[in-house]
Amino acid sequence: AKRPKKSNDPEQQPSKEKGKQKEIKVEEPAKKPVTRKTSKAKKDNEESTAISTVPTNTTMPKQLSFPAKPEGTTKFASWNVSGLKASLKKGFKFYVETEDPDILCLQETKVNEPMHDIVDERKYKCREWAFEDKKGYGGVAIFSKIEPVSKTHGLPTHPKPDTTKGRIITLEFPTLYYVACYVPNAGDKLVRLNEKLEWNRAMEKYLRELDAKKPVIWTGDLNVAHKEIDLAKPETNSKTAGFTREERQDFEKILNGDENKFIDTWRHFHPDTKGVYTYYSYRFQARTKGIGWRLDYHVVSERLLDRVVESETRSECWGASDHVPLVLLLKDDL
Amino acid sequence: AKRPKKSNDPEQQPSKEKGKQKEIKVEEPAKKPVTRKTSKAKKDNEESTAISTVPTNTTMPKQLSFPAKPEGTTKFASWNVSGLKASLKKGFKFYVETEDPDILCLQETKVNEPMHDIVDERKYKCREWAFEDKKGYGGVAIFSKIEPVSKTHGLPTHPKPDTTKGRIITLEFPTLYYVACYVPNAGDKLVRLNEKLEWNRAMEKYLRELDAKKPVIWTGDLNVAHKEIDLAKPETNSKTAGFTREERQDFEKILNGDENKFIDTWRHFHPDTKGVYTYYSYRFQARTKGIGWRLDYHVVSERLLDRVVESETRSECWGASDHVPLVLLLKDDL
DNA sequence: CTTGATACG
DNA sequence: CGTAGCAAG
Repeated sequence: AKRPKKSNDPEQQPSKEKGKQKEIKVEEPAKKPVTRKTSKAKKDNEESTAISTVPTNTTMPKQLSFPAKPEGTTKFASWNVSGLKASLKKGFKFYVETEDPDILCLQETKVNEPMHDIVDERKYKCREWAFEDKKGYGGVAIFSKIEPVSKTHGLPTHPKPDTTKGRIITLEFPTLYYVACYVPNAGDKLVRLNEKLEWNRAMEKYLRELDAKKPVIWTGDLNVAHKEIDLAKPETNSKTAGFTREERQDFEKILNGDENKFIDTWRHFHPDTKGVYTYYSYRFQARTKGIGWRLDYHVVSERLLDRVVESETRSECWGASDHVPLVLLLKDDL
Repeated sequence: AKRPKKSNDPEQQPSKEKGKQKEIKVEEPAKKPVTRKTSKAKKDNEESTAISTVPTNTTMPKQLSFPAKPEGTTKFASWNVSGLKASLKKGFKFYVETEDPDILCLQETKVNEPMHDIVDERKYKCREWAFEDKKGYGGVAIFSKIEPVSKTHGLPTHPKPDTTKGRIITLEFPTLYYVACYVPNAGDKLVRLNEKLEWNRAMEKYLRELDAKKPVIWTGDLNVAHKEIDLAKPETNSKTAGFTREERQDFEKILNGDENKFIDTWRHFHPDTKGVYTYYSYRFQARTKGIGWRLDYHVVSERLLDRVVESETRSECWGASDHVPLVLLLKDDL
């Protein structure tokens, strides 16, 4: 079932391989001009698709270019923004408007009430926010152009479901469940490893319950690097939150346990790619040194794999968060 | 005994009146070039008097010019820096090196241990730090080119002297006491007014005890605007910390009570000047609107007034703190 | 509005 | 290193 397409190793420069892909350079007027001031026509009825510019206080690139979305596909994006308010000041909107996903989920918004003007509310009619009790922590959000059948907050299989309400939102669509998730961090010196393993048990139970009904997309910051290939320094991190034996085993059990399998889609399409990560610590100049972790995923029920067209990491888009966005392309209606 | 010299009303532009004063433009090589990179002679034996440059993240002027210090005088400077670490990033050193006081006292350093490279330690052999128990609050420091006879921390006359140790340092010199002080704030909604009045009683007692032995210079952020003329909006602040009837009365009692008098030197030299303040809140764009308070003083025992040559407010020097520095010139040896 | 300490990552 | 919320001014 594997059909690796293209690798996006960091050594590959845009100029080299990108010719193979159908691209829309954002500065070309393929649809509309990109970084245009809303000065021209104040109130014409054409939709304003003015794209935000990139602030100066960020290392995020001033230009982003992504492959065009093929006809008949749905584009999902997932991004741990590490504080939505800060991210907004560092190019959040520029990414979102350039990517233009059908469904976007965010983790670590660190807000405790809904914010406005995050996305174009005419496009994303469905906007769902989840908050932690403790202010400034966790928080997930989903923005969807497609109205779901139902929405659920929290992890109902957890012994203390209320403690999970700011970390997980599920959207039900006719053909699948979409589970956007910010899995707890095991903490410095693994002080919260037990709570995390408790979460993992509940998580697996929940995913299997959903999977028994419809196939599942499980996405977000799953806060674990699966294998040695999924982080730059496996040797020195076996006792670090996110790469302990326990966390990796739990993840492995969900993916490849005795029951229905789940597929780490990015790894499926890039089975041997090293050096592509979704998270670079702000500390130690980790990004400059290329010392990262792959903690963010689009995991899907195995039977959904047929519909997965592409699973990518937006490595270029670093600077508005310590994580980069992920994108999944799925064919046929949801 | 009053001998008003010059007013520094804000309307007066430097170009107008400054001609009267003997000036050293910092950019003129009256002594040494000012904003010079230490690139020329790496290790010549002449003292490096390279003056720090002004960072860009501040509204502090890139050029400062002060009257030259007359022969046979001692220059005292006092500055509430509102966080020494932040001030250092916004031009603190540029001011200090341009001013070049003999004795400098700081309030609200907000540090809890001595810092280095604050002043030229070859010049200022005497460096005294005082800290609060609570980190990030209060803190005073004195840097002196002249070695004192003795140094005292805290307000010994206070019922709880230990609570005062991070707010007051006294240097004894042969001819006077120098008391550098950060008087407590009465707090939002005057929640700590009683503690402040308790401080005031102890303060008066302490000053009179010292004054019985030698004349006193009492300086720093005394956290009270004496009269209506000493703040921009007296009408709306009669219940605001720093301008309550109680605080003003206590200050008045120290200055003009039945016992020995103390003189507010700046007001002495500028008896009718309005609109010159030592503090502008960061809130409400107070500086732009000129809405300030005169909270910082050089107060002296009346019998010391003969020796006071000048008492000034460095209004230009705003941006490295929400307070501006004060300067006092005193003639004859300390 | 701005600082600094804090918890968390 | 960076975010957010906090207490204080």
